[in-house]
Amino acid sequence: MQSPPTQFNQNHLLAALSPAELERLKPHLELIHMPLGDVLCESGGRLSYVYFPTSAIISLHYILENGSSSEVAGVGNEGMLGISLFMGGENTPTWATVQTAGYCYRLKGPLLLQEFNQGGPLQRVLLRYTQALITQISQTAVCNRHHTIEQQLCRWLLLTLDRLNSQELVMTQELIASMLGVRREGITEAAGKLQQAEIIRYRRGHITVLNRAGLQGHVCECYDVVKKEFERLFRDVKKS
Amino acid sequence: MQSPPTQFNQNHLLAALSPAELERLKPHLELIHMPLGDVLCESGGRLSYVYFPTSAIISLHYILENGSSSEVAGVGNEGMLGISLFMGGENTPTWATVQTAGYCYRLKGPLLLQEFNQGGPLQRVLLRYTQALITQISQTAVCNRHHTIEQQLCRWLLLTLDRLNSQELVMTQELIASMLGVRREGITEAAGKLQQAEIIRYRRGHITVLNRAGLQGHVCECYDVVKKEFERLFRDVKKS
DNA sequence: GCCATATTGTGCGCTAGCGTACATACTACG
DNA sequence: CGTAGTATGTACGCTAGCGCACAATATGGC
Repeated sequence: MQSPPTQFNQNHLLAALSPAELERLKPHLELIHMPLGDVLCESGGRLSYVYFPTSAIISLHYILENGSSSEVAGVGNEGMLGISLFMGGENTPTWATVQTAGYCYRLKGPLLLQEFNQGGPLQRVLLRYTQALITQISQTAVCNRHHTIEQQLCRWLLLTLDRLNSQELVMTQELIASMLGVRREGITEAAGKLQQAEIIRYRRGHITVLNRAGLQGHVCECYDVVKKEFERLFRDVKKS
Repeated sequence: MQSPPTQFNQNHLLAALSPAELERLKPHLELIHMPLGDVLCESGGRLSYVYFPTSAIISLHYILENGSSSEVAGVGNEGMLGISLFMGGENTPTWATVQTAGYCYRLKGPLLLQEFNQGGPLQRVLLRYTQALITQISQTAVCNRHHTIEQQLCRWLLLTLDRLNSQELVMTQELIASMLGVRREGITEAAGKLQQAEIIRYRRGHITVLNRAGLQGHVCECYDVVKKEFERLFRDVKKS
């Protein structure tokens, strides 16, 4: 395993704070490792911390009455978990689990809220992030309706790749299937095609992306929409 | 046509403002009629007004490169159009069109922003609404993945019904199909079943709901999730 | 090095929904 | 009152993805 990513600015939101804000928060930011599968928040549950991933990826997903599930958005080093704390309502019908093991900074909810209510750049950044998250969720809705499993797999792989430094994801087909809300066999088939095209290599819980451009050739428009929105978020934030 | 709904409190968000806030805004709130199909915002376009529907319903939807479309959320008298104004980012990849003709109060964007930045109850209400909107969009994503056209039609009818005072919607099957992102024939079939079960009556662009409980018997869990979230929104708002 | 277990591959038949084409029936408007 | 145009009904073959069953294979722990 690589050494833990201990720079605050490895999370883009923390990186976008004003120096004064970051100094105030620093003593309370706690670096923790999050193991795969860890449940951070159940449906209707209350978060006592907010999490700023540096290398971990968290999945926001909904679990149906019949037990099947599907992801509505992911949270990586571009974002944070726990927007409902400052948006109000305290909890959501959504679950949050660790989809890729790694590190997060966490911060006690009330502290974040206090800083948010000052109305400084942090507020602006967090609201802007929430807007980008809305775009991501919307695009998931559209993609679920209109695109093939293969296209969705490519979208998902690219988004996940963008949140990592590495070309390799630790991830079973079963897990990907439950994220996309499809059968595991559907992923086997789509991944098989990508492997034949030498775009990815698969080995028992590890996917290596050999040819990123290849993925982009198979992905639907949804990936670009989400990606551009995140780029815009950080462009805007810098301007401020 | 009924007489226009001219009470500010017919929009639940306006109704939830503090008296002082409402007094400040009142002189600037302009009641306007919105005809069916009116495009309020194109993808990437900038809104100069925010809209608080009283009897109109606005659809937030995405249009794919190939021309097909699907709705990610609706906005009726429970909400407002234009959250990106205070969330930041100014625009979204989403379109906003009038799905049911009716009335809205509109307000110049900068005025809303100014009030929002005061950090009073209005800010709290709008953020809380945005949280509920996120739930609605998330549930659309889940529903698109897992539920049948019939279930989705029921969800959509119930949500629309909740935003109206009437049991009759003015709505062609073609339009519903483009909302749900499915074929028109799919709606014909699903609506036919509901009609046989004497739950709705269909006549050329008009749907009358005969038996609301019947709809609830055919709907998926998604409707309840969204509905409860909106109820919670206004419960919370009253508490404050 | 071996084995239990988790993971992936494959092959059915089945269904929902798509795309297309065309027939029918309202209804608004002249 | 007739007609043009819009809205709805229906039919048919096709495909993606499902549900299920089971075979094959890697891997970590002993």
